[in-house]
Amino acid sequence: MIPRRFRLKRSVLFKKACTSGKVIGHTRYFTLLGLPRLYQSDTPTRFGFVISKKVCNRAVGRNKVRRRLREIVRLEVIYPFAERIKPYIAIVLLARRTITEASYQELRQALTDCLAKSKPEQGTESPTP
RNA sequence: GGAGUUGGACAGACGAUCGCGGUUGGGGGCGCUAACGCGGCCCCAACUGAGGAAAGUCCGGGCACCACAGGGCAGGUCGCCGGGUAAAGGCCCGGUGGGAGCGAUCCCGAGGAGAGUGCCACAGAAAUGAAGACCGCCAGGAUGGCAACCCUAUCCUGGUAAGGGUGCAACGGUGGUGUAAGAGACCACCGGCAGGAUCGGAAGGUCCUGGCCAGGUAAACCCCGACCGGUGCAAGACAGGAAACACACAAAGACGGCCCGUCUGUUUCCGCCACGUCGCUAGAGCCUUACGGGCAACCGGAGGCCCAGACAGAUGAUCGUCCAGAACAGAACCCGGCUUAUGGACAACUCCGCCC
RNA sequence: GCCCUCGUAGUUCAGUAGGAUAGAACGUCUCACUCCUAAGGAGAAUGUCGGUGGUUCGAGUCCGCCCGAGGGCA
Repeated sequence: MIPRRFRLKRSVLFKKACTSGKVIGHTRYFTLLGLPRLYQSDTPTRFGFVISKKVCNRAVGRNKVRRRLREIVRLEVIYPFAERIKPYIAIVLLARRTITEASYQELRQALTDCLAKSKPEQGTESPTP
């Protein structure tokens, strides 16, 4: 589990990230959606996870996928990719159906590769007010 | 050793590193306040943190609101007897009756067809009304073989439900007496029905007597008996203020299909409102028992315990050891059941084979 | 979490009150017509009625239990 201050808890922000967030990464297991910051601030980037019933019809399977993703985010993303994720106020991981076939190691590799390869967009470093 | 039946329990354990929900305690700094204090944030420690099915949402309740849910109709549900439980008409226990199995044991939706209505296709003479004669059997008559009798063929009239055929099903079954041929017409046994006696708390069992009158379907309508108001925690509460009109009736509303009855003044504007707090977990609670009652389900007594309460929603990742790289699977207001999914062990019992 | 609805040919639907072989339209295939194709014409095939037990002589229909799809609820 990731600490409380990194969680995407506000429902409005969650919906906004899902509907108007930009795709900042895409693999065969999941899609990354990022909502850019409107103001420069030091508040931490918050993470949300979407695992629909289409991924797995059983609650146990969905829980396992979500817990793995959160563990990877906690250990491999928040501090190692701090500069990479800073421009976004919220990031949502959208799980795809194939994620149930992936092991923990494969998921970790996919997520770190995805963040390392993609480059930050121009202009997001100095957002418009 | 093999095949099988039933029952209860368990749901990997321990250790290490990183990490999370809740409660309690301590600390840090921030905001509001004149102050007392209040609010949320971060850090540390201790304790605690999913299931036997948490599932399907199939029954029964608690709880909340609608009137502390009242009467009738409609509608729905259940159906051998007795007991258990908060309740159950669907659950559990014991019994009765029926069925399956060599057996341990298992299954049953088991009120009424003797209140009424409907249906029983095709086939068949006839499908419910003591109805019905297709083939057959028997008697009588007519005609022919043949002049006549016997015999026989065809036709007509009548008797006959024993035999054939049809069908899931044809109005008790088997054997005998009887008869022109036959028939519960009569007799014996069996089955069913009615009455009586007796046993049992009851369903029902056993015995005696009578007479032969009774097709199936009620998971078809229905009858009898019993029960059920509706909506569901997205229930609901915190949660209101002002103005105008009216004060009887009426209208409208009170979340059910209809009627009755009961209750409530109405309208507009502002505020609140999908994101706060409560409801939200100590309860028909769990564990133990060489205690008492009961065949049992269960009840009572005694002792001990507090055992998740989230709100984008907490249990994961990696490694080591053990007999192991187990299955189904995740609380969302809470309980009691049922059903379905599923792992490896254990115990008791039954049948068969072999050995002592 | 709670409450509902629906599963029938390849597709969209009928089939109320049980009766034998389950229908219609579109689509598919075949044959003629044409130099060839389309349209029009003639004909044919197509179903474990979502699955599984039960009631009944007999189930798409009636009754359980599962599976799948869809919808609604401050």
